[in-house]
Amino acid sequence: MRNLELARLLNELADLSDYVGESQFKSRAYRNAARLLETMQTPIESLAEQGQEALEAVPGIGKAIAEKIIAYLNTGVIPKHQQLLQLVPEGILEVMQVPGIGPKTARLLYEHLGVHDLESLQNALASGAVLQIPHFGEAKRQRLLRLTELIKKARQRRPLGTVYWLAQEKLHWLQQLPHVQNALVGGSIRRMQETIGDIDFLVATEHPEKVIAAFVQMPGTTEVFAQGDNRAQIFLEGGLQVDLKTVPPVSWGAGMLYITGSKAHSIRLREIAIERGLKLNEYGVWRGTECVARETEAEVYEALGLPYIPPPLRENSGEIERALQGSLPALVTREQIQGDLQTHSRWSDGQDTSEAMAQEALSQGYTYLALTDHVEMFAWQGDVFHLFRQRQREIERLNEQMAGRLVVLNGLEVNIDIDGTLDAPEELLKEAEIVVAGIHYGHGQEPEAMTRRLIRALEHPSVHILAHPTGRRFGKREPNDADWERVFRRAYELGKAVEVNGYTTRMDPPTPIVRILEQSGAWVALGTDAHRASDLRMMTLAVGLAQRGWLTAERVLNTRPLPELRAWLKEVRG
DNA sequence: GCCGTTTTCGGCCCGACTGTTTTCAGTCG
Repeated sequence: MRNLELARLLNELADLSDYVGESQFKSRAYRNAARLLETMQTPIESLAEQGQEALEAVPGIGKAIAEKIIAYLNTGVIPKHQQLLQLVPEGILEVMQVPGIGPKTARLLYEHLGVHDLESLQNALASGAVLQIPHFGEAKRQRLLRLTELIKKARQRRPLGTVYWLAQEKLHWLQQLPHVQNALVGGSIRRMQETIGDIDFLVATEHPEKVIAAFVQMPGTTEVFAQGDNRAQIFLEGGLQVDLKTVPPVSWGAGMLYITGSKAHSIRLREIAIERGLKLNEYGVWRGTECVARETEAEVYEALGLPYIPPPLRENSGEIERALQGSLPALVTREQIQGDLQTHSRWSDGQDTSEAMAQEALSQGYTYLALTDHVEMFAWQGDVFHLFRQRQREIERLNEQMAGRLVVLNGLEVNIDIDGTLDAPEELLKEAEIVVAGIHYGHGQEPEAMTRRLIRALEHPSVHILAHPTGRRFGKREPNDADWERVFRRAYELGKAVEVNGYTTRMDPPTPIVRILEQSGAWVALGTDAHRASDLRMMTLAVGLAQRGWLTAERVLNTRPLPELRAWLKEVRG
């Protein structure tokens, strides 16, 4: 699957195109195509095999981009991209990453001062050389100096789980401010995107100036990038960007829609508004000067002839068409989850006791919890069977204590070896009530070998769940490649489950592959892979990822009450 | 570069903030 690498290249092509001053609509088309590729479930190479017409049939891909895609798949490069790289030093692209520097400014800097990367930018700013350039004053020099320093620290997107709870804390802080009638975290966090670039807040208030003035004093603020009458942008220590937008309370719904995005979804909605003789902005839906909807998101959608679309679907990746047909899925929710299906305790590499895990599971509102300690951790500590049975007795005692409020399931996580066999004694796996199997070494195999390896593991009679299917770790490891349709189809045939893993640094599989999973019909198990009690809250992330994959409760194993889950666990093993 | 039951040419979402060029371009989300 080469969709993501091609998307990256098209985004870069868009930046280059902006820099050389081609039509902004051209770069928008490139970015649009890149975004299509990022969300597309089908590998672009299989679409290309069906010919250029198949590519051009995708809305947003025309003749020129189809040719670029084919050229890339055949030769590994896009000629136009190569050609622009001849004209533009590569470092210019990172100069354009500095907030406030766009293509025009980058070009001025290069042409006047030869600024070609962050280093030379910093020198030109520090020496004051930039002051010779038209449109440059001292205020701008100081501002860019600070921002260049800031982005050298952090400008990359961060995993959702590393920011999600910080955003909730900051939201709480915002809600306490005077004159704040309502507040919300929007943007990619509300859409539960796997990685986020900034935190976006919306506030409803009658006194925006007072709220803005307080906002820019948020603890941890190192830079106020913009501060106006109803919007502000700040950077926190560590370079995290935080945006605030205020709307009058009456425009709360339109404001929510605006702050949540995605940009592509918003643009599509605004086009629909125009088609219907309306205008959509962050204050409402307008017919001339008359406002026809604004108070709730549902009203705004309704005014555009659409049902409410849940935030995780708002990517303009088919949700609007489905909404028009009235066939949006009823997404699984956190409240429907009855238990966690992958967790670890001190019996393996977890930090907390099984009792602490169980207590936390109770406070999460669960009725069951699968303890799935690693087999090999037992092995390192001594006799596997002995330790397993010791843990089993502990779990039995715990379950007695819990008196039916919560049931801890005696599970195991087992390694899938290079050839797809399981790295554990058969008898041990049979004794475990629930077995999740995952890859922990031997990543990066060829797709065909990886496909066969995963299928073989699924076929093992003791296995219930395929854990963290792609093995990706943010910042460490790219997702493994496999023929996911085949793997998930086999899981479906066997009646087994595939995990959607919410652990902060995993979030596995990535959204496009969750969508393939959704289409396969296979069971889905949501798990946090918790290694301490507090990790159990990551179920919110697992649910978010499932929602982005369009999954409904019917497909998610752990929406089932315990008796049904137990029946399933038995049934799978025949 | 894409797209089309108004169009194969002429459109392409909408608003806010900054700094500096006294009226607006560049940038951002």
